[in-house]
Amino acid sequence: MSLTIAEAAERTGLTAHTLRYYERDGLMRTAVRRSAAGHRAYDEADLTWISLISKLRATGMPIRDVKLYAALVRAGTGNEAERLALLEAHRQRVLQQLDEVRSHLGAIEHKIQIYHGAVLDRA
Amino acid sequence: MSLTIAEAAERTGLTAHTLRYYERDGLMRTAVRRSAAGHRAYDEADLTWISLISKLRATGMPIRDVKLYAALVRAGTGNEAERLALLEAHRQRVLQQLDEVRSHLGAIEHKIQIYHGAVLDRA
DNA sequence: CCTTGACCTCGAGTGCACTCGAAGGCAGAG
DNA sequence: CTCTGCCTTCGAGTGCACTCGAGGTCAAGG
Repeated sequence: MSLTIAEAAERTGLTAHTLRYYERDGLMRTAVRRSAAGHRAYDEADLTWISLISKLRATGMPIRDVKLYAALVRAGTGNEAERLALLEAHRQRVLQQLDEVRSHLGAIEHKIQIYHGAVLDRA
Repeated sequence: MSLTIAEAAERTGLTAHTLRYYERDGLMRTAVRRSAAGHRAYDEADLTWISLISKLRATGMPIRDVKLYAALVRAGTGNEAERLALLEAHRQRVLQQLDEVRSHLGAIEHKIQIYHGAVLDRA
């Protein structure tokens, strides 16, 4: 089974515009298959891939790096160590960022507590 | 004691350019005091404020909202409930985003485990 | 007196990641 | 045969958050 770009957009939560953009910018593993009319026809493998790169994006990986990762996958078997290194470097950055955000959030929550007290006093 | 913009930049981890930009864009509580020569002179209260808005920024609050928060603080006592609402809304967004990132990271770590296996097989 | 260096303002430029619009193709419904 | 609607490409436009550079001021040091 295959999906139109509108259906793929619906399923992935991206817009059709963004799906085309990702493809032309080299974020897809391979170019998406086309129907007789030249329309994109997404299959499950495409959706799985889009889901992965969306997770990479949502965790802050720049387009540039997603592109790099896609190029490695496109290049085929043999560069697993490089893919691993790329993902692990990303993982480290995400963990660090998570810690940072948690810690900043703590400070903000402290501020919230203070305002909470102030607002209660007023009531 | 007061600091030059270079010292303030050093202390806050922002650049002098960014400090000026924040000020002209209305992110400061108040305009920074000036020396006789017209140079900015940052005091501890300024640094504390910058530290707060940096935390807001680092947790993903848009400049627009920081500006709004600064305006409330500038307006003086009486709008604590609004400030609280703004910060709590931000807190909710950050918590949600934290969950999302954690969950996506889980999926990425799963992928890493797979590559880890593949790379080990190869060795 | 002159130079150096840190600061000033203003406005333009940059990088990123989309986001949109114009102009056109093609299949199916009436 | 025409209309509707979804798709196509290409290139330009947008929003955000800086980031930079030009041209100028001023105080201190030599």
